[in-house]
Amino acid sequence: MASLSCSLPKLCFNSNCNQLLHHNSRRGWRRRTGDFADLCDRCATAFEEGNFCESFHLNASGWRSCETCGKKIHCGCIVSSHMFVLLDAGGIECITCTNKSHVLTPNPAWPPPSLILPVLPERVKDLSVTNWSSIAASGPKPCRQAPTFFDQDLHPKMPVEVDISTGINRHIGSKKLTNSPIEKRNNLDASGRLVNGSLKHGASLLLENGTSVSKCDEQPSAYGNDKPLSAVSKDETSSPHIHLAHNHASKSKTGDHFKVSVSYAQRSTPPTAAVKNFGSPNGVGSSGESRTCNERPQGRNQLLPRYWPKITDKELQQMSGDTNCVITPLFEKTLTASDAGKIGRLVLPKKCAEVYLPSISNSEGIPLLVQDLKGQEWVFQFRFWPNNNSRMYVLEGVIPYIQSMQLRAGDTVTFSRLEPHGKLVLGCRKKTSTSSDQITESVNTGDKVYAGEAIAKTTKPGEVMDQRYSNGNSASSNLLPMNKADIADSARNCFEVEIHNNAKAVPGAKLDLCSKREHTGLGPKSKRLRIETEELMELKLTWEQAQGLFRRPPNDVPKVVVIEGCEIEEYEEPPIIGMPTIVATDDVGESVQWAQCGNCSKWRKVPGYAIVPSGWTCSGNLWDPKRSLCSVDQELTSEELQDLLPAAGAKKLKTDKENPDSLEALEGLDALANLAIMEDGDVDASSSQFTTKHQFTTKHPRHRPGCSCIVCIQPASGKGQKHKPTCVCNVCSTVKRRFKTLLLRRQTKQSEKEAETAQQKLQQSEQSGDEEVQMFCETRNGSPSHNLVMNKGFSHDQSKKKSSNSHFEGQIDLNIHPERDGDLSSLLNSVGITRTLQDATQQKISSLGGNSTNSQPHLSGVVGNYSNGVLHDGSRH
DNA sequence: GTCTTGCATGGGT
DNA sequence: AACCCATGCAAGA
Repeated sequence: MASLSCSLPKLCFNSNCNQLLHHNSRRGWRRRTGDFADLCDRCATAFEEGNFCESFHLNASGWRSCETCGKKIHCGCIVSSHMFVLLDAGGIECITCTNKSHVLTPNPAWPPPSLILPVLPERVKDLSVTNWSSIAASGPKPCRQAPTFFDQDLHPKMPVEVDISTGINRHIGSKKLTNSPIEKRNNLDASGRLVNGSLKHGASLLLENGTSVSKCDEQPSAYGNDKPLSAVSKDETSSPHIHLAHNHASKSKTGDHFKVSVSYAQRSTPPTAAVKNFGSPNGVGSSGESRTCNERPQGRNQLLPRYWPKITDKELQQMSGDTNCVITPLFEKTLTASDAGKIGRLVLPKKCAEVYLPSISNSEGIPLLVQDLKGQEWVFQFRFWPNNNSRMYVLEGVIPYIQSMQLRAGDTVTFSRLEPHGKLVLGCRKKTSTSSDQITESVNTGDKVYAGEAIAKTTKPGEVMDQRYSNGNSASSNLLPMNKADIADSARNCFEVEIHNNAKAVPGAKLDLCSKREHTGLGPKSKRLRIETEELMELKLTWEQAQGLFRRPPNDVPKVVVIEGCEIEEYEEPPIIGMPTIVATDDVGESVQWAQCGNCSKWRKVPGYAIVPSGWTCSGNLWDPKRSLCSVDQELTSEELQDLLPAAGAKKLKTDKENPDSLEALEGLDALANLAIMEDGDVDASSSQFTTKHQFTTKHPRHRPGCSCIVCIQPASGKGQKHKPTCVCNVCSTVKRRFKTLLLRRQTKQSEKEAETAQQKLQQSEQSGDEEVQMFCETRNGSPSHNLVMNKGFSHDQSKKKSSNSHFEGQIDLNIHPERDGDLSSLLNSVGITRTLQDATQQKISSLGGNSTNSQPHLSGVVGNYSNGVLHDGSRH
C-alpha cells in the first residue's frame, strides 16, 4: 500500500476532506509506515478533539451503539478505534462506560501481554483505559482495528459477520458473557500490536486515512483501493488465519455486503513464536465461547494443536466460492488408516466433536448433513461409543465421501462452518509436503520435528540423534531440506529424527513440524505400523554429524550463527540433506568434491557445486559417466584417499600404497574402525554413533545384512571367529605388513638409541630398582599398570582376552593391539615373526613417559588403538 | 463366510 | 495418572 503523498500534491490525509495542504499540515494519527497522517487544520482539530468520526464519518457505515449508554460510536475506522471496546458476546461499549463499569483484572484465559510482546510500550498498555485525548496525543495506533476482528476469535462458535453496510456485526448465537471488556481490550491491544508487528507491509482492515474498509466502496482511499483490503497483511509470515481474513475480506468486498469472519479456529497454525503465543489454545477461546445448547467444552483452547484447522487461501476460496458466505474453519483431522479404511468410520477427536458438532446424548447419534467443497451434500451418522467412562465420537458412513475424494491415510479433512446457516463443510486436503509455518510450532513446542516425514525429537545436549530411515535411499533420494538453525534452536545440538519411506519431502519443502501424525501416512500413534515397516532403519547421529549432512542450498550464502558453541550455518533457502563429501581442489585448482558411493563405497569425484544427496551412488555420478558404475575402479588411490579423509573428518586410514589391493584392505580396516566405533560404549558427545537397521548391519554401515566378513561376525568381546595364520585376506596381509614395517622401524630406532637407552636403563635401574623393567613385567601380566601407557580399552577384561587368545591360538586376532605386548606377541607368533616381543617391549620402555600411541603414528593410523573391538584413536576418526 | 457393530485394548499424550 | 484415540476383535446380523 503506497502513499500517494510522494508524488501528488499534498492533500489532507482524510479522504473525506482531501483539502490541499499548503505547508500548514498538522499531524494526525500515526500510520503504519511510521509517518503521521497529515491533516488539514479542520481534520486535525477534529482528530484531536475526538470527534473526527462525527465530523467526517457521520454518514459512513460502522456506527454502533454502546451497549451500556447507547452512545453512537463509529467502529469502522482507526481514528475511533480506541473509543470503544468489544464485548465478548458482541456489541461494543464506549470507553467511558467501560471505565465506569469494569474492574481491571487480568483474564487468566488470555495470554499475558508478555506472551505476545515481551515489553509493550506504555502507551499501548494503557490503551484500554486511555481516553481519546490521550490516544490522540500519543497518536492512534494503526492496525489496532485489526484485532477487533481477531477478537471474534473469542467466539469460536459465533462466526461474526461484520456487515459494514449497516454497521452492525452479528454474533451468531452470542450472549453476553462476564468477561471484562477491558481485559479483552488489553488483549486486543496486545494482539493488535502483534498483528501490526507481524506485518511488514501492514495492511489493515482500516485504511490509514481513518476510513474503514467499508468505505472502500464508498470513497476511494487516498491509498488507492487497487489493492484488496484485508484485516491483516498477507505477509510472508502470515498464518493461514490471516490469509483467510484477507482472502475473505478481499473477496467479498465487491458485494454489497462486506462480510468478514475470523474464527479463532483460523488462527490455526501460528507461524511464528509470537503468533503462536497469541494464538495458543490457552490464549483465546474460552472466555468468549458461548454454547447454549449444552454444557460442553468450548473453545479451541481445548483442542490439541493438531486439530487446529490449517486452511489455506485456496481451500478457503474453494469453500467460500463466490457466495457471501462466511467460512469458519473449525477443526481438522488427519485421516488414520482406520478412518480411511473400509470400515467407514471416521473417529472424531472428542473435543472437536463436543465443541463443534451437535450435542448428542444417545449413542446412536444423529445424522449429520455436511457439504463438500463442491456443494455436494453428504449425510454421515454422528455418534459416539461409550469408552472408558468417556465417549468416542465417530462419523459413520464416510466411505462414499472418502472414496469420492480418494482420501487415504494421511490426508486431512477439515470441518468448517458455513454461515449464516451453520452448515458444516467438509473439506479435504491431500497429504502434501509441509509448510514453512509448521516448523515454528514444533520448534516452540519442542515436539518432534518431522522432515517431510522426518521426526526430530529434542534430546539432551550431548545425546545422540536417533535417525530412522525407511530405507537407505529414501531419505537420501528425497532431498530433505532443513534449516540448521531452526533445528538447532529447537533441538539443542541433538535430536531424534525419524524418516519414513513414504516421505514426500521435496526440494524446497520444509519440515513438517506439527503434523507429526502425518508423517507415516498411517495415522497417529502408528507405532505398531512403524515398527512393522521392515524398511525402517535406525541410525543415530549427533547434531554435528547431522550438520555434515546438510548441503548448502544453491545460490545461497549461509550466515553462521553460534548456538551453544556450535557453529551453525543458517540458510535463507532450505538446505538440503545430503551426503557428506570431501571438498578438495583438483589439479587445475577447481573445487571438487569426493563423494562416496552408498553401494560400493568407492569415492567419486564430483564438481564442487554439486549437491550430493545422502545415499548417493555411482549411478548418480552424472559428472563422470565413466565412473558411474560401481564396478569401475576408484579414481583415488588409497594414499590420496588417506590424505583426503583426515581433512574430511573421516576415518583416518592408511594403506599400503604399494598394494594395488589396498583399497579392499582399506575397506576392511574401515569396517574395523566402524565396528570399533560401534562397540565403543563410551561415546562422547562429539563422537558419532550410527545404529542402523535393516539396510545395514549393526556392525558397520558399509556392510549389508548377511555379511559374513570377519568384521561382521566378530563380537565385541573379541571372541569368535578369527583369521587364521594362513589367511591371506587383505585385512590380514595389511596388518601383517604393517607390523613388519613397524618392527623394521623399531629396529632401526632401537639400534640408534640402543646405547643411550641402555645407559638410561642402567641409570634408572640403579635409582629405582628398574621400575620400567618392573613395569614391563606387570604389563606382561596384564596388571593395571598397563593402563599407564595404554588407552582405556586395554584394561578391558584382559584375562578374558587372554583366554580368548589362547582359545584361538594359531589364529590372527584382529582385536590385537600392535602396541600391546601380549597381543603383539600373539600376532607375531601367529604370523611366524619371532623376534618382536623384546623389541616392542624395548620400544615401549623407551617411550615411557610419553604417549606410545603418539610415538607410533603410523601404526595408530592404521588400526588406531584398536583393542577389543574398540577403537581408541584419540582423534576418533 | 462376510459384513457390521460396538466394545476393549493399549500406546501415546 | 488420566485421558485420548487408533485399532483390534468378538458378537451379531
